[in-house]
Amino acid sequence: MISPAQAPLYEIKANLFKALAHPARIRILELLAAAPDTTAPVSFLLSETGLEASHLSQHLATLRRHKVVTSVRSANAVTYRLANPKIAELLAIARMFLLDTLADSSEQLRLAQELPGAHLTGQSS
Amino acid sequence: MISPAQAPLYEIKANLFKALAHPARIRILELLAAAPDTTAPVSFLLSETGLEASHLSQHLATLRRHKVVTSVRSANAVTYRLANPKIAELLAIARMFLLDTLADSSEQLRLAQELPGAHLTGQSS
DNA sequence: TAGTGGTATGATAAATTCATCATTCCATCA
DNA sequence: TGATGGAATGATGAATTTATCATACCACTA
Repeated sequence: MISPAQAPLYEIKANLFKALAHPARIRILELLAAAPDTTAPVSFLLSETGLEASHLSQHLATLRRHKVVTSVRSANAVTYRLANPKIAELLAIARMFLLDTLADSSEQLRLAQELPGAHLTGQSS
Repeated sequence: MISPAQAPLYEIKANLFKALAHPARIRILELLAAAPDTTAPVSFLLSETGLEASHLSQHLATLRRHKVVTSVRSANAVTYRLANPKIAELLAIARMFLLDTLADSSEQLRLAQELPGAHLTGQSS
């Protein structure tokens, strides 16, 4: 589902996130973000992800539809590239957010195990 | 669908984007991002979005599950807040990306209308 | 024209969303 | 204290979207 250009921005934005909302597509984008010039051939993505060719191609097609990546064919091989460096930024910030969140919840877990039941007593230390 | 903490990061990241991948949830998050202290009561979100109460609540529940927002009840009202300022950053970068992309495609459109067929001739000016 | 590298299509299975209704929580007032 | 009402949440099934899989197809090279 691709938004018409005159749709409200919050709807277009939701569709962008939808395009990113799949583990295989995240891996693909991270591989591109880490590659020199954010560029890599399909054959590389294929071997790194271990996906079946047709599955990989389907995910690449949805990324293309949403203009998150661009592709160029040279001779017999197709190479993909991030359409815009802001995609890499998006991934980096998402990672930071998740690390914050995961750190918080393992902290919660640690506290709960260290002082079992303490949170019920009203004692602060 | 919420990821277990030991899932690979790319899967957790995909689920985060999935949590954002709905127009109503984007609107909610943008309202919070724009509100003082990134905080607003449900009643405010209700009137601003025009959603039906139970629908709004469903979306708030998925945002909570993914720890994108937190909620506090005081007396008879519940207030929500962004769990982390990085969520606002994510939205801001997505907006920049989309503005870039939309600018490019309307530029494409303009060129195509200005010089109809010129791209077929091989002439560069 | 055979072969390799990628892509499109179409059917089925799975996950999300939407709509409706029931329930909980808490303040207030009889 | 318990009945009422507003605010928000939860639960359910139907409808829509998205993912998955297998297979057919296209583009280019040798």
